[in-house]
Parts: sequence; structure tokens; C-alpha cells
Amino acid sequence: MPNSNNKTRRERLEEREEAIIAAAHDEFVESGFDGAKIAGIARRAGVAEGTLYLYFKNKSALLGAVVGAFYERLTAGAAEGVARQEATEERLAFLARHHLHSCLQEWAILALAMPALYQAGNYRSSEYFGFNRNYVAVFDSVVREGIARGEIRKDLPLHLMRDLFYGTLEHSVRTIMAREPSAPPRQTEIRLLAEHIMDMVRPAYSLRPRPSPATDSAALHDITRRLEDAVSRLENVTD
Amino acid sequence: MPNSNNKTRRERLEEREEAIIAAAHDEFVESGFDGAKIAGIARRAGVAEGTLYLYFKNKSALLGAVVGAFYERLTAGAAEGVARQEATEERLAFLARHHLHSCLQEWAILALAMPALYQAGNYRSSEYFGFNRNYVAVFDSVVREGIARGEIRKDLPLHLMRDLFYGTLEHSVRTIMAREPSAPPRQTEIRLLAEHIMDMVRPAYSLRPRPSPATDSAALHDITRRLEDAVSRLENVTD
DNA sequence: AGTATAAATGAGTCAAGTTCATTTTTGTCA
DNA sequence: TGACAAAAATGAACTTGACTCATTTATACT
Repeated sequence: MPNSNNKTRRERLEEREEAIIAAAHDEFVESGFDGAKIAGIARRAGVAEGTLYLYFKNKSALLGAVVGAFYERLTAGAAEGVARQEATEERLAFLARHHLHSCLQEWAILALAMPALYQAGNYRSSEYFGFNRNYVAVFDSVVREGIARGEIRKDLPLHLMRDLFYGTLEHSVRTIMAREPSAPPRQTEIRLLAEHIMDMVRPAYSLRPRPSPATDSAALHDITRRLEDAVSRLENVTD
Repeated sequence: MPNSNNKTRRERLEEREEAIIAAAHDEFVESGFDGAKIAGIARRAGVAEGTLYLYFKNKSALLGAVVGAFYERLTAGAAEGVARQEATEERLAFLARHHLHSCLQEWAILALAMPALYQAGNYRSSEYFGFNRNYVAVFDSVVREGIARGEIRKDLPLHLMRDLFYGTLEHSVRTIMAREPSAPPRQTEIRLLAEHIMDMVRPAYSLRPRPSPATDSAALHDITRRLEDAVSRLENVTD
């Protein structure tokens, strides 16, 4: 009998791998990296300890797989949401909400991943580097398009705008989790927080609405600029 | 002979404790938390393994002491620098440079401390919470005074301004360390980076120069505000 | 000097990640 | 269908390293 069930060998292996990742996910989330036991993961996955090492090099690789799955969800959600929005402002606001929501929801995973981002020596060569690269690519393209559209200032390196955006978001997530560790991520609170953050990010990026294609919009835009310049000059005088 | 040398018993204990912390510092910086061995720390400090446990409850407490010393340097430097500046703008710029400089300089320690900040469950009760509290108190007082002086917008919660400031700085540090892990923190690069960051933070905070005590400054400030409101309205129309 | 208390020691214990010789399962071919 | 080779799985044994504790050494006080 070449096939006891209707599964090919490859399929059975992948199924098992997924079962192991799921088991590792639960064990890590429940106990943290150090607290998680290989024996526990094996038991949850229904395999022997030795079997784990046929699928993953070691405990860290196991964590890498769990974190990789998280980043996949995170990145896919970000890309989909951005595609649904047209305006740069809305896209950034969505990314902020999505990041807050995902990170609060899966805080435990985030906490597990964090230490790896601080392993200076080999970060660039670690799988985590790739995870992050894919994720921020979504943000990068939004900002690049915003700059091309003339909605965002172009005098700052892109990586700094990234640092401002995700740095602020990450720090906010940490602040929230420190305040109320058992917080259920309330949708309305996330919206409010994201709005506040956008209130800071908007002026930092000099983010302004896209010039409308209407004929006199150019004139409006121009007068806006002139007024702002006047304001700037006045401000300097005030010094 | 009540005293073989001119040291009191208490003094000798504190000396030893400092020697142990210094040894732990070196071992941790060289090998990371997991890589560091109690045996190695004991050897460096010139004591037996068991002795370490008379001074510190466990390996984590040892790390806590090392991180605590780092935060003390960090906080003291911040407070001193702020005291030397008068203007809010200058104070914030200094804090940015100081944070970048310290974190790049002692990146290894920062990386060691980071995981503890993500232990949601017990962060608030951990010693790290206190470290951070003292440190950000410096920033908080600067911003509070800036708000009182009318130089900074007051419509945002303080903790969000903190998140923006330190979140951006931390993310920048990580970006730099990921780019060039062996980077010596160049003074000029730090200044440039801090200026760029201030270019984003300034508008985010609506940070403007302190109104001069001259009589017509109030009028100037008022007209500035009116113009800005007009600009805002125009921007909304443009949408 | 004698003694009680504090401090230090390091061999022994224990937990947990990893390895590997052995066993079981699977797919193929006569 | 039954032998057989390759793949997959197993779990007991090994290893490493944090932590303990019975014993020894140093200190201060009478």
C-alpha cells in the first residue's frame, strides 16, 4: 500500500511541521522563551522530543518559525488595508491602527521577538531582518508615493520617517501594556490613540491633503503656502 | 586586631559587590545574558560561585544591578545637561543627543535590558520600572515647563509625547546598530541625526520659541494663531 | 586567646536542551 | 504480497550550567 491515507508524504510532513509550530506558539505564549520547555512543545504536538529536531535546528529556530508566522499575518494585513485606501493620510492612519491592534493582540509574540532585534552582531543575517524588511516595505511604499504626490516633505531620509512612525507606535504599545497588562485591546481606544499619534506624525511629515485636480485647487494650494510662509516668518520674528 | 586593613566590614562588602557588578557587566557585555556564565563572572570577580549568591539572588538580579548602574549614568547625564540649558528647544535637542550617544555607546547593555521591558506581567513591579521612571522624569519636567511657558502644544497627553520622543530615538538607535553593528558612535553623525529628529519632533510638538517678554509679543502670538487657523481651514477646503 | 557570628567556598544536585543508536513506518519492486 | 532500503520517529543518555548547602575560613567582640 503506497498510501495508507489520502495524504502524500510531503503533505504529512508539512502538516506535522504546522502542528509543531502551533504547539510551540502556545507553549511560548504561555510560558515565554525560557519558560517554554521542549518536552512541553513535543507533548502538545504529539511527537517525541527528538522529532522536533528533525524539523527545527533548535529552540531558537522554533521561535523563529512562530515569529515568522506572526510577521506574515502582520504584513499581509498591512498590505491589504493600504490597498483599500487611496489617500496617504488614510493609509498611514490605517497602518497605525493595524500595528497597534496586532501588537496589542499578540503582545506575547512581540515580546518574544524583541530580543532578537537587539542582537546587533547577527541581526542583519538573521531571519528576523527579512521579516521586518517585508513589513516596513508596505510603509515605505506609502510614504514614497506620498512624497511623489507632493503630500509629504521630502527633506528627510525615509528611514527616519520609519523610525518616527514605528518607534512611536512600539513605544505606545509598551506604555499601554505596562499600564494595564491584562488589557483587552479595545477598538475605540486604539482608534483614539492612533488619531493622537497621527496628530503628531502629520505635522512631523508636513503631511497635507493631496492637491485636488480641480482647476482652482492650485490657487488654493498656493495661497495656503503663502499664508504658511507668512506664519513662519512671523514665528521667527517672535523669537 | 579588629581591622586587618583600614576598611570597615561594610566597606569591604560594598567593594566586593561593586567588583561583582563590574565582572558581571563585562561578562554580560561580552557574551549576552544566556552566553554569560556564573562561573565566568565569579572568576572575573575573583570569588567563588557560591559567593555571588550571597550578594544577588540569581543571574537576573545580577543583570538588574548592571542595568541599574547604566540607568544611573544615563539619568544623571540627562539631568545635568538639561540644567545647563535654558530654552526648551535646546533642552530637548540635548536629551536627544544624550540618549543617542549613551545608547549607541552602551548598546550591549541596552540590548540586555530590553527583554525585561517586555515582560508585561511583572514589569510594573520590576526594578526596571523604577529605572525608567526616574529617567523619563527628566524629559517630563522639560516638557511640562515647555507647556507652561506656552512653547509646546498642550492638547496631547504627556505620555504620548514621551512615546514619540523616546520611541523615535530607540528605533533610530536600532536602525543604526542594524546598519553598522561595529559602528563607533561618531559625534558629528549623532548631532546630525538628532537635528533631523528634532526637525520632526518640533512640528509634532508645535514647539515654537518662547514668547519674548516684550509688550507686543502677545499680539504677535495672537496674529500667528489666527493665521494658522485660517491655514487649517483652507487646507480642509482643499481636500 | 576563645568564641560566636558573618562570610566564603566549591563539590554536589537538578533541570532542561540536544544528540544518537535503535526502532518503526513508508514506498517500491520482484 | 512480501522483502527491503530509505525516511522518519523515538526516548534514553549525555551535557551544560544555574543554583544549593554542608563545611571551612575570617572577623569582631569579650
